Amino acid sequence: MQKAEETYIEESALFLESIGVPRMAGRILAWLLICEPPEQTMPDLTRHLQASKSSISTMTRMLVQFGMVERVSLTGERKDFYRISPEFWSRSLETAQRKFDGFLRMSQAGLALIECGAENPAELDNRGQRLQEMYEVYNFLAASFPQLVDEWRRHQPRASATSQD
Amino acid sequence: MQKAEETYIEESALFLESIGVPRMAGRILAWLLICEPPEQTMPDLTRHLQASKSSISTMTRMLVQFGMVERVSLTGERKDFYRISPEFWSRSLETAQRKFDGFLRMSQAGLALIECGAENPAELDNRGQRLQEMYEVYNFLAASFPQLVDEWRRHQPRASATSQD
DNA sequence: TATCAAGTTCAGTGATTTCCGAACAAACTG
DNA sequence: CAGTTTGTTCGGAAATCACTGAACTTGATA
Repeated sequence: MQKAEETYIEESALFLESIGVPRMAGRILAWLLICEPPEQTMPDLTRHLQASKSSISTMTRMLVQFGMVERVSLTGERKDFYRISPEFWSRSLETAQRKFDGFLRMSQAGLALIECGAENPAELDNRGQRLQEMYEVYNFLAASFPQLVDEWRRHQPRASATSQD
Repeated sequence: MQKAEETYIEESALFLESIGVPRMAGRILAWLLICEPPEQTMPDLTRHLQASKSSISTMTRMLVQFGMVERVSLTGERKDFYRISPEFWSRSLETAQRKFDGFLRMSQAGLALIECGAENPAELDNRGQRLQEMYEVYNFLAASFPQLVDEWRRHQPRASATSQD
């Protein structure tokens, strides 16, 4: 493992950690993006990332569960191989979408709550302002973002013909 | 504190925790969105959220630092007041933007790395495919999202005239 | 059968996080 | 001045997390 690779992997892992991905999972992801060949066995991963079989096993399982990584088996090969899921980054747009929806729901829950407990319209209006701002932002976003994603798909000539197995 | 409020606060706190905000900070944020009046003192917060002064003190400081909450002092009042930062949710669009930029930079770092180490163009092309997909997604997003934000600002008649103090 | 590699799971360790209570400091009030 | 309220900070308890080594399962091969 070269110095530059290590730097790239560690920096990427730190960035990913800052957005909630465990450090080791981040390292695996970063490595799977640059390795050759793209399919790596678990022993490959333990060797390149200098980590124990167990962390690799646990973290690959997590990455597979979250859809970032997929497991492929090649005929005539005993080992399992792991690789970045094709189209993962495109699909991550939908992940962002879900987060926006979460904020939207939170604002709606808050608005529903104060509508129930409000004594009079004036108070409701006053209390609702903060939530209203939040609601408007995420309502706009939840509505416009899919459009952006559509635009991406059209703008992108890449067919989703990804060779499987 | 009513039952429905508690439910709203705990659910919101759990959602926020899932995206990296500490539980207690999430509770404060959720409460500051629905409370009346919008400005709350630290004793108010400890009372409503049934938490110790110290957690409230620590977490409000963090929320202030991250710009989600601001501290206001009212003349003739000894206590400090805390409230949701006006325009916070609009500004959170820029936070999303920064995250997209982070992914873009990560893909660029990866591409730079394999360009250096590539033996021949064919291998480079093969190795680069995964990173290329990532790069294209986030390059598109980093370029288009600001436009979306602009659209939001135009679409939104709300002047940033938020009554201060 | 014995043997070896691949992979999972479990118990445990060390580091970190989240929260609290208590001690403390700072500022006002009588 | 003493007493009260406000807020911060420190030490520590409890929980969680990231990672490891070791025991175990599975399946292929000789």
